[in-house]
Amino acid sequence: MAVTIKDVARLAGVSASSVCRTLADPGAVLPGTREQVEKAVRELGYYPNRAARGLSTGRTGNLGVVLPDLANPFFASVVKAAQTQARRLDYAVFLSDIDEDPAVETLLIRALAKQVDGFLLCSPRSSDDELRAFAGHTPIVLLNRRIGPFPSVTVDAADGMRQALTHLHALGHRRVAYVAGPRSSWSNRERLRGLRAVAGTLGVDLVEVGNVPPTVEGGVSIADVVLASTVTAVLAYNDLTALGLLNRFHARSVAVPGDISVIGFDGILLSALVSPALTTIAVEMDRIGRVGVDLLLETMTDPGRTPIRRVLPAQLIVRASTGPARPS
Amino acid sequence: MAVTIKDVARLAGVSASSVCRTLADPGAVLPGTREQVEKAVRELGYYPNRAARGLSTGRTGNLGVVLPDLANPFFASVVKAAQTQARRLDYAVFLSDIDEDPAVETLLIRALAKQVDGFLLCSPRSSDDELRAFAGHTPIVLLNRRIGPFPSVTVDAADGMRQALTHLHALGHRRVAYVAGPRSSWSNRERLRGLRAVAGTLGVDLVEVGNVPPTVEGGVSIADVVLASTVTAVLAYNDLTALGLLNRFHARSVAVPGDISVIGFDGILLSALVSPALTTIAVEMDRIGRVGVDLLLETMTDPGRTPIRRVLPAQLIVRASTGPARPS
DNA sequence: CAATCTCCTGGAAACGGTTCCAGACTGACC
DNA sequence: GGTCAGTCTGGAACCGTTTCCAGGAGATTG
Repeated sequence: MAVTIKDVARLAGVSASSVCRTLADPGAVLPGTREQVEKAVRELGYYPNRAARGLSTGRTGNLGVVLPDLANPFFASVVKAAQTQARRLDYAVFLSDIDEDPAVETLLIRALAKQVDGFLLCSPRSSDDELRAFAGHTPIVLLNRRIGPFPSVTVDAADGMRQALTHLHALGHRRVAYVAGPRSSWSNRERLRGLRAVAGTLGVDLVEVGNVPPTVEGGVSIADVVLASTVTAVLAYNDLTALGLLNRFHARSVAVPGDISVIGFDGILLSALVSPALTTIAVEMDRIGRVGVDLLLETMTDPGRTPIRRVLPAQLIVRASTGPARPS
Repeated sequence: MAVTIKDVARLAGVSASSVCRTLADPGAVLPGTREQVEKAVRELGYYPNRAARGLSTGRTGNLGVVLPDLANPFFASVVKAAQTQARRLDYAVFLSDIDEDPAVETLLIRALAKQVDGFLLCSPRSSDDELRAFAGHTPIVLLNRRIGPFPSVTVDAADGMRQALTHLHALGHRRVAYVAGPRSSWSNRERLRGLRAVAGTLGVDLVEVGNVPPTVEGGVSIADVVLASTVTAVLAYNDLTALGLLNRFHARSVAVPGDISVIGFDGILLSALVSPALTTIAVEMDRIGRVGVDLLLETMTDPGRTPIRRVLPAQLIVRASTGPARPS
């Protein structure tokens, strides 16, 4: 059926070992042999079976990427960048969307473990112990989560929140809501932690509402609660949630930023396109994916090294959804 | 290192064959044996190596999904649905984003071919001949492209365009622009074809501009050309392009739909969130992915059968970006 | 010219499974 | 009790590739 190394060997009149050697290191073989082999490879359109190679070498050439929701542009951008970087380094990518379900996450990681050389776990929802168990078998790099012994790529959410709340404070806001994302999300806890700290420093009243799913629907569903909380500004867990808020506010004829200011998180493309354009705390999504792959490959080649924990900057982008506080 | 079938066999005190049998068909083995094996499996946390299994059985349990751009929410939704359906049927998914580059597409398909049981090609940019060559080795299903001998899932773009142009015609529009997407895109040609046909019937002047990349930037870049063409309405290749148009129109203080009406294609989530909310020709993105996987599995189990070509409906969703034609 | 060394090659084993085949054991039937 | 069918088991071969090892050929040296 498919053309194998033996077919090439037969056509070239050499052994399978020689074909293999030619492909791995053309210099290790006589020029005549190499020529024969290369000719046969071309003629048959031979391409090595990487799964079989993986069996021999213990190196599959595959990476696993696990994420909560591909419909979230944040993750789509991250995985796109990761995939591109992986391809550049000659790795293929197994993708798993777990639909925000931690149980699926565990199962999938186990099922895929033998087929990949390492995992990129985006915002993993599993417990620390489960992660430790995975890491025992396969190298992992965490994106958007930072715990003990794992290499990770995260965002300086506290600093982002500082920029955002400072911005709101300067506009006169003194009572601000935070719409919390999934309880099991490390980023959510981290954002909230940063926010609490700076709220204390600035003397801003922080009202926490939620938790909601990190989607537009989540934002829509909590918008009325936000309005009822008599705040003059609201920070959302992420841009999708913020867009949901904007949408519901618009439907209820609540002016943004006239009646209430809104700030998102992530800096997805859409945030610039809605009107009013969303003020947001932007992160470099591409870079998260790219750096994640780089870190994973380093971890794979040298599993003993001290895990690197990269923290990328967050940057407030002020657009049209924030303005002076409505006098109360 | 990793736990293999032999470890299980040793612990259970049986042969590897028996372990294999127990796992494949528990009824084929004595209850005592089964118990021992199952106990050992649990104890060791054994999970079969699917790549190794693939070598023996010729069935890898993997599907390849190839798409032009994951940052486009249309493809993200399609692949999310495909991945979910694949997982339900116990397949894992190899993902490849080719960044709109046909050369990458060819290379990737070849490289992955031995590792997957079939390919789902989303809006493939390769030539018909290349596709035929791929299909000789591995089953493929085309999404968003319909040619000769391949199973495919497409959208009734002509009918969508009919609905859209009828809508515009009823609003008094007589001169309408179409912003063309990538030249190599079958959907683009198909949409244009449908549009031309119905424009002829309705007596609407069709102005074709582009081609542009199917992105927001593409829309932004062509917006001024659209304005200069003195049309009262514009249909974009897809929603992203339409959003780009809206964005640029807004920046130039061109009123939508007061000065010009805008219609998109795909029905991505964002189209409902911008303001004015985008009138669009919506397709069932989830269903494309799901049906694509189903078709692929059917093709894999019965390669000889007549290829099924599913055409899904398109549905005009009228929102706020279309209105009566400005009298000229 | 023989001995050594280098370079290249083919054969064989291994990776982790699956599956075919032959043999051992059980129970039933005559 | 012997035969036979049927059930269950372990051994071996195989999937496609890599890698180790031994050996052969040619070149180099004494």
